[in-house]
Amino acid sequence: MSDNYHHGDLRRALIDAGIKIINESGEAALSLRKAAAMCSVSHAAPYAHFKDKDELMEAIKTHITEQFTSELSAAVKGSSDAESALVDMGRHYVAFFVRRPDYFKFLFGGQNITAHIRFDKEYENDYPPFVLLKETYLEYIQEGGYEKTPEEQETELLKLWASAHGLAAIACMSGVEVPFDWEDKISGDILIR
Amino acid sequence: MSDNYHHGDLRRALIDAGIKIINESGEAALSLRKAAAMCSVSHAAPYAHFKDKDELMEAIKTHITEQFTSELSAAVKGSSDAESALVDMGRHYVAFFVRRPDYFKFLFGGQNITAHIRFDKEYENDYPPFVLLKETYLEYIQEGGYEKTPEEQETELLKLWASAHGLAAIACMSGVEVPFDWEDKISGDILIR
DNA sequence: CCATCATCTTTACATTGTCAAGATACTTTG
DNA sequence: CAAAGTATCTTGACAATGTAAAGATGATGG
Repeated sequence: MSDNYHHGDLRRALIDAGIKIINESGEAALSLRKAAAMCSVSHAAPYAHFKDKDELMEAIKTHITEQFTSELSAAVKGSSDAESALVDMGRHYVAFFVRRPDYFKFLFGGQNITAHIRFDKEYENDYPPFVLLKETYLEYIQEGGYEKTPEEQETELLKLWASAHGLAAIACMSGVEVPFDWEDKISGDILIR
Repeated sequence: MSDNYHHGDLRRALIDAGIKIINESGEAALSLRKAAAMCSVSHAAPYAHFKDKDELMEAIKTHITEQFTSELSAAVKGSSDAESALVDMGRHYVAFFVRRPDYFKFLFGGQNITAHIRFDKEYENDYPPFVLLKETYLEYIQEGGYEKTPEEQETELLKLWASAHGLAAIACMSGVEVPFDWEDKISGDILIR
């Protein structure tokens, strides 16, 4: 394989390059041409793998979301009971983004968030972190033997999610140096009580 | 005043044009040159009023935030007691953005949100909507004669804000046609209980 | 009236997204 | 295995955009 003609896995390399740019210089600095240059390919090479810049950004978002979900998943698995799993999950939800505010801005900032976060009244939502939250919540309900109508469950779930997500949003967009014990001090109280 | 040389109030006209572009075509379509064209001035004319594109966007954000704050303020004034004022405020907080999701994306989406939303551990925050929330909350505390430590107050305030803001974020970024009774059904339960 | 300043225009340039045409390697098929 | 086809990559081009520089135009104060 001639070394500089066919790149090994350009698609993956472009995603990595994009993530690196976002981490180092923020979303505004992300350009197709720069990512291509970092992979030592011509400026039009990305078009063999992505229809346009949006498609690269979608791929990056999917990648980050997988990382996010797997961290949440690990947090849940480490908990003894479902209630503490819920709290741990909220804690890690916020912590993940507090540690990487640029990820939050990139994931939920831009225009095309459609594919990554959904909630409608039919209660349908395949956003992986939400699916995980829902599962954990249902275990929590079952474990505690609580009697809740579907409406109550939906409301409570949304509340949990909105609290964590809103907290992350406020933290990531505040422009303030967030002290790292911030979430430890607060999220436990807020997310469940 | 020669009609097309010195524009009457170009600064204001550019802000209006920018808002119109955002409303009609989203933030991605906002360009200095397009805004200038809508004001029938040359593409470099905006530089007499704004240092760069960011400064125009900041001005637009400030303008929208003023509108937002004044709607919240009106909602609070229409309430009988402080507790219902709190609920009404939350309802309007969400409703304002559900009605104008592009505003939410623009205000809290981009990179440079620093000046528009702040929260740090010293409890300092001059973001006007938050100031209003804080005032209303303090009245609510006083009215009910509740005894709360500063820490409890800070936590509760942050919780109120995060709930409303997170709800708005989820609604505006869901890509789902949000039914308009959505906030009526939910926010009251979530924001205070 | 003149100098100064704010406002606006014209020109120019670099960056970027995107397209088109062609070259090169890999894959499939006859 | 050779021919045909496909995926991948290059080069070249273009339009949109942000921005800087230099100059023109009108207002304003001494």
